Amino acid sequence: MATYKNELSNAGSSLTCVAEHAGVSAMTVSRVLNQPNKVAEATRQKVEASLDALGYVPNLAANTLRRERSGVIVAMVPTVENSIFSDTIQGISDILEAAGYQLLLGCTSYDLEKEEKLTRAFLGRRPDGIILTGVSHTDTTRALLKNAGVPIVEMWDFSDQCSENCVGFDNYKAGYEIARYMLECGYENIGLVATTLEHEAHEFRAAKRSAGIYAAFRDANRPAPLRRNVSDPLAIDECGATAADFVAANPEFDAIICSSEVLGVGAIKELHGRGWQIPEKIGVAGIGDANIAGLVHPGLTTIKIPGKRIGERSAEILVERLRGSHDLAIQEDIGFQLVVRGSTK
Amino acid sequence: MATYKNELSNAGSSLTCVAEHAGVSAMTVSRVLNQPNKVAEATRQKVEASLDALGYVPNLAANTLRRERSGVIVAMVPTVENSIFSDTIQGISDILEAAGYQLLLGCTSYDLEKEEKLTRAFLGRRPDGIILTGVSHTDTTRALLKNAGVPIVEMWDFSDQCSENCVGFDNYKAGYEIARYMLECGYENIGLVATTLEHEAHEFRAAKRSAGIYAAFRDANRPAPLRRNVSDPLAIDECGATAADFVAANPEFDAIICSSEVLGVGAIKELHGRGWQIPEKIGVAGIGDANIAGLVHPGLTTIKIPGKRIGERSAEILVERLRGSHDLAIQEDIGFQLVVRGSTK
DNA sequence: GTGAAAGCGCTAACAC
DNA sequence: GTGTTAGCGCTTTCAC
Repeated sequence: MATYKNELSNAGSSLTCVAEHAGVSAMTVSRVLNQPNKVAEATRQKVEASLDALGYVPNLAANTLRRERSGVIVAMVPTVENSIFSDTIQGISDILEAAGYQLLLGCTSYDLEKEEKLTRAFLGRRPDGIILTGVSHTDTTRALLKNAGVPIVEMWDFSDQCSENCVGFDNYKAGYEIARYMLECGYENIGLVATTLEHEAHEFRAAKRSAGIYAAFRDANRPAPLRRNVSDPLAIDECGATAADFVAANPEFDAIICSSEVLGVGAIKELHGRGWQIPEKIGVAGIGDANIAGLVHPGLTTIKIPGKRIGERSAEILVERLRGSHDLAIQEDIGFQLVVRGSTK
Repeated sequence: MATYKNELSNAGSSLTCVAEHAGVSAMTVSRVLNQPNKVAEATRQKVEASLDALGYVPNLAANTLRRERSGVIVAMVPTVENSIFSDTIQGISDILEAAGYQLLLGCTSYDLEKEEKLTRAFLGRRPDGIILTGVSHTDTTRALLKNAGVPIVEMWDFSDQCSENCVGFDNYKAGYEIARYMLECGYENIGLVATTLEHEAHEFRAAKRSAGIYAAFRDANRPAPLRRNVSDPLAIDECGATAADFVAANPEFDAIICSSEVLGVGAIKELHGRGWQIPEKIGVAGIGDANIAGLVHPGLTTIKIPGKRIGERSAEILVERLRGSHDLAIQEDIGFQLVVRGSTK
C-alpha cells in the first residue's frame, strides 16, 4: 500500500511518493522535473499539482550518486575572518549562483596541511570543480586532486609555467612595484616589515612579494632593506606596534614598506598615535587594498588587488571548463594597481 | 572480471574496488572505515593497504543517501563582501569543522526572496541543520524548513518569544542604547541617518534598531530625530556623502546617529574631509564595530556586536541539538557593548 | 508519452 | 569476524 508522506513531513518525500500521489510512474515525475517538454500537458499539470501538494524537494545526494555530477564547487581560501578574500568569495559566489552551482567553502588558515585535510574531506562530496588559493600545495593534495580528476583553478597567484588553470596576479611584481615606487619617491632609508608565513616554501605568495621587494632594491643598487617580521599578520594592533617599534629603533628610517594592508594600516595608526608625522617624518607603504587602506588618515599608499575580479574569473573559467568549452589550461594575469595616498610624499 | 580502477584514477574507486583489491567483501572495507575495532587486525591492515593503494575517497553522496545524514550544515548570511558577518562565518566554520561538519554557505543579499530560493536549493542537499540570519523569513521559507524537519538556529537577532533556537542580541535595545548615550552626552539636535532596508517588514533587524532609537528619544521627552535614508548602506563613500549633506543642510545639528558601522565611518571621513570638527562641531555615533570603526580618526563611538561569538554559539547549539543533547529551543542573548571613541564628546 | 528494470556507492540488518 | 542481501532516491536505458 502507498506510503507517501503527507504535506507535514517531506523529510522522506521522494519521487515515488509524488508518483503515487499523481498516479503515474516515478520516471514521469522525473521527466516533469528535468525534461518537461517530453511529458503530455495534462500529465504535467497533474504531476506539478502533486509536487506542490507534497512540497517535494529533490534529493541531490541521490542525484549526485546517479549522475556522477554534484553541482557543487569547492573553494578554499586562507581566511574568511579578515576581509582580504571577502570580495573574492563574493565574486565566486555570484558567478556560481548564476551558473546553478552551490559553493562549498573551506578555510585553510594559511596552512597547507589543513588544505590537504579539507581537500580530502571535500572530495567526498564529489565536487564538479575546485578553486584553490595559491599554487603551493602539499604533494598529497596534488595527488588527491589529480586522482579525483576534478578541474581546478588556482587563484591569487600567477605563473605562466603552471599546468593548471590559474587566475591572479604576479606577487613578485607587486612587491617589486611598491618598492620601486618608494625608491623613486626618493626615500633613502627604507625598512621592511613583513609576515613570517613565508618560511615554508619559496612558492608562497608572501615570499614572492618579499622577493620582488628585494629585487627592486638590487636593481636600484641599494642594499637589502632592514627587516622585521610580525608573528600574527592579521592582528592589526600588534602589527602597528611592531612597525612603530621598528621605526623607533631605527631613527635613520624615512620610510617603511609593509607587506600587507593590515600591517600598513596598523603602522599608520600606531605611528600617528605616537606622534610621528606621516609622510613628512616617515613614509608608509603597503600591499593590498581590500577595505581599510583608504580609511586611516593619512590613507595608505598601496597595491590594489582586484579580488572580486579574481573570484569572478576563477569561477567563470571553472564553469566554462565544466561546460566543455575549454580544454587547455588558462593562465590569466588580472594585474594590480599602484594606489598613491597620503602616507607617502 | 574485476574492474577496480588503478591508482591514476579513483574517480570511480568505490568500496567494491577496494574490497576486490584486498580480497574481502565491501562490508569489511566499510567496517574498517567506520568501526575498525570490529575487524581483525590482519584484515584491517590488508584493507588499509588497499585503501591507500587505490587512493580511496569515500563517496559522501552515497553515504548521505543511505544514512539519511549528510554531515552538511547550511548557513545563510546577508552579505559576505562586507566584513559585518566575516567573524560570524569564521566562528561557525571553526565550530563545525571541529564537530566534523561541512559548511554550505549562502548569501541572501538582504533579500528574503533570495533566502527562500537558496533554502529550497540547499534543502536538496539534505543538510543536518541550518543557520539563518534574523527571524524574518517568507512564509514559504518557514514552510520549507518545517516540512524538512531540519533543526534551525536563527542568529543576529533575539526574541524570547521565538519558537526556534535563536542566538543574538536585541536589535531594539542596541538602537535604544546608542541613542540614550548620545542624549545623555547632552547633544541637543541629533539627526538620524539610516538604511532603507527596513521598508519590508517591521521584523527586520535594522527596523528594530531604528525603533529603539526613536524610543530613546520618546523616553527622554524629545521629538523624533530628523532622518535621512541611504540607498546603498554598504557603499561607504556614498554613505559618507549622504551624511555630510544631511549635516550641511541642517546647521542646527550637533550630532548624528548612523544606523551602521559603514555609515558612521563614512560620515566621519567625509565630514572630516569637508572640514567639520569632530566631535567639537558635530558628534557622530554608529552601530556595529566589525573592523573599521576604530580605524578612522577620530574613532567611531558605536555599539560592538560580538559577531564571532554569535557564530560560535549558533553552531554549538546546532551541534548539541544534532547530538540529541537538547530538545527545547534555546534563546540566547549574546548582548552588545557600547564603545566610546573620539567621535563623541 | 509512459513505464519497468537496473544500478550509482554505501551501510543496516541479518546470517553464518 | 565476515559476508549477503536489500534498499536509500534518483536517472539511464530500453521496451512498449
